[in-house]
Amino acid sequence: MPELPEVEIMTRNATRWLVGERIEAFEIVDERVVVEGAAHLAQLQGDVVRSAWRRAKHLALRTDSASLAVHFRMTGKLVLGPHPGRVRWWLRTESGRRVDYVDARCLGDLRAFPPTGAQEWLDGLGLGPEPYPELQTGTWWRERFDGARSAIKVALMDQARIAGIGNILASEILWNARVHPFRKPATLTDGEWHAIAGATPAFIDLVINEESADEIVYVGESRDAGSTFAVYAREGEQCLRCEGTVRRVKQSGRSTFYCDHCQVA
DNA sequence: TAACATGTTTGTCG
DNA sequence: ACGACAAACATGTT
Repeated sequence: MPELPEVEIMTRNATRWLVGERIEAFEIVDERVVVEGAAHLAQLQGDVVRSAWRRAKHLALRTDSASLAVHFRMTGKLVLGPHPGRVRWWLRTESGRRVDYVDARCLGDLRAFPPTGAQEWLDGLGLGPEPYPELQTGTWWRERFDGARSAIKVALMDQARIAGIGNILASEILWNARVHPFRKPATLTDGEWHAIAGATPAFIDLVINEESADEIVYVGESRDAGSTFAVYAREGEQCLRCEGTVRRVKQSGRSTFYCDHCQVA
């Protein structure tokens, strides 16, 4: 899926496309996506969409009589329809606009609740604080990783510590902060925490600016997708700021990319 | 062909 | 209790 920046873009799009609009039609095309509250979906028709918001990598919508929580997993996306393929559900507003949930692998899911249910469900997930848009201090970051014993790159992806950072962001943040992914959080200096604190919202902003569009393009979907990234999927290439080489290693089963020269071990 | 994929959950083994 | 890994989900790309 999308990580935090892509979900943020889709949330902004959903706000633009749907909030204040009345739902004229709604259809579940592939029932595998509905994992909770199918009965509430029958209430959507005729409702006005009242709000759209993001929490970590989840998108939530509230209407007059229901609320929805969308999770995109690996390949889900919300696009302006009608889309040519892999549409799992869609809705159309009174103004004639259609919004499609597209998901090639169909790993993503849709949950429906009464109007306050989506917020309550999100609150119960045990997600950590948002690293965006507010800039936090290095001390704040250090304290969030108190007691973390796994490598910093793995810990960054722990949604209970900081919400919304995925595999790409974790590698990119550490490259920006010049921190080696194998480092243990307890060994980071105050200067390194300060660098992570600054690099995180700055990089998220960069990705939002680069990728904002009606349809998100994921890495692997197009030739130039991924040009935003300094190390991700650049194994063997020269580092953009030094003579080092980008390496790829596995950490907790996920690929990590880093520069073998300027990211301090 | 086999490996791999911006995510999460579950089970297993240390 | 915690950490690391593999599998599972399902399908497309390299």
